[in-house]
Amino acid sequence: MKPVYGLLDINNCFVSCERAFNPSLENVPVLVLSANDGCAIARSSEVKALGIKMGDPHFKIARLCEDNAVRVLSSNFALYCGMSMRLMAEIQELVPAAEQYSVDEVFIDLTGMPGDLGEYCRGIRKAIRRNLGLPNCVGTGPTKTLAKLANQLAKKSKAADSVVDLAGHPEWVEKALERTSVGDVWGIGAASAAKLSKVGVLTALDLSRLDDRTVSRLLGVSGVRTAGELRGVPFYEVETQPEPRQSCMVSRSFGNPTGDFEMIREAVIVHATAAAEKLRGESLVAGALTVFCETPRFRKDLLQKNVSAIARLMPPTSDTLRIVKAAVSALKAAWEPGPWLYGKAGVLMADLCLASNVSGDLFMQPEKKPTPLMDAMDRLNSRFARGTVTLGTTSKTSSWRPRADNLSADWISDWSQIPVAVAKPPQS
DNA sequence: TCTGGGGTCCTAGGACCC
DNA sequence: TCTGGGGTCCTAGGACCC
Repeated sequence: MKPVYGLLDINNCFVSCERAFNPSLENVPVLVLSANDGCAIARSSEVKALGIKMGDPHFKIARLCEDNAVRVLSSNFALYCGMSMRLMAEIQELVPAAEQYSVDEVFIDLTGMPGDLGEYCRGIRKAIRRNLGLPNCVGTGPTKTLAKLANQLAKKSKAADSVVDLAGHPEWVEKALERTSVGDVWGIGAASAAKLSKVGVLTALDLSRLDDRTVSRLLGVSGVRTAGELRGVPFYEVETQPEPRQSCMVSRSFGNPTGDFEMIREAVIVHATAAAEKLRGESLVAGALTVFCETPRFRKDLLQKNVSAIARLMPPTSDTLRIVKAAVSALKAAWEPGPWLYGKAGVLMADLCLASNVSGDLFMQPEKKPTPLMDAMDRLNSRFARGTVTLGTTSKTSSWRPRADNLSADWISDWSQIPVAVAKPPQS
């Protein structure tokens, strides 16, 4: 049976999550900034119309936002991740097989679905809209790459009514490829698009017609796969059982760059604690970690310095106490004081594997599960709110803490911040 | 003054081995 | 002048994704 792939994604995801809980944001320009209120990462259609681009630094567009009464929000990842989990739960009720591809995108397997595929997809998107309050689009195709391309067209075209069904309409594919710039194809970034344009390949259709030898020479094996997928030959499948990840990073830019070791030590402890929590949440353990500190990379006028050091964790662990201890000693090893000021620090957990898969030997007893202390910490933090129980004392106001000047409430992850709905009796 | 955070895969080149 | 030919493994860097 011929495989059929679908891709559903949330329109302007972070903006839509904010709007779902705050109706005053409907029909006005809304912009969500990255961590540290650094740059634009989600834009409502009104903000896109102002010419504000993805990744534009806030300080360069602040005036434009002010002049146009743009509602500028800090990013609230607790909210977006919570909504993303609800999205997955909803989709799994609606379709037999789904793969979460990113925080706002889900691939679905529509192979063998009877009836009109387009109508079926409209039903899915309406259910998501109704149950979560999140506007979304769906594209289908004989490959993931074509489903993704169809989804982009569904977003652009008003006539499509948020669904483009290329799988059910093979006769539309050529037109769809022709209308898509090669740089907008999933897997073709700026560097590849530039190489392709030199040989006259400007659209997805051009790429699909290029011979494999040329594609391979220009883009390597990944390019050959992408070109094949554009021709309708599936290479990627819907992965319903994702492989456990190989690495896990927690890092943040500082609100204010600093050269103070104690300040950075505190940041590293907070990040290492978060990283350990993430590992336990996925039943993983790490065999090594890297701690790094960087100076602000865009400030070419300032002295640049990147330092890092690795610590081995034997036996592999997810224990906050051991991970924090290792991270602090790695930081000491990496530390280079100087006239420069560090602007960012982070912890990268590596050599990950499932805790249940670690085997011991004569000299090493593996850690098969978190200690009762870790277990208790996780349960308290998940039941009440993130950060209810932490290691040692850290200040919520330290100058390394990232800026977040316009943060919305933790509407769905903190009991004390749940919005109150008031039902008024009908007017007589 | 001011530019995010977190991932994956591929490739080239060096180290090392026989 | 002129010094083999393959393997494997590891790492760093690039490219891509959201």
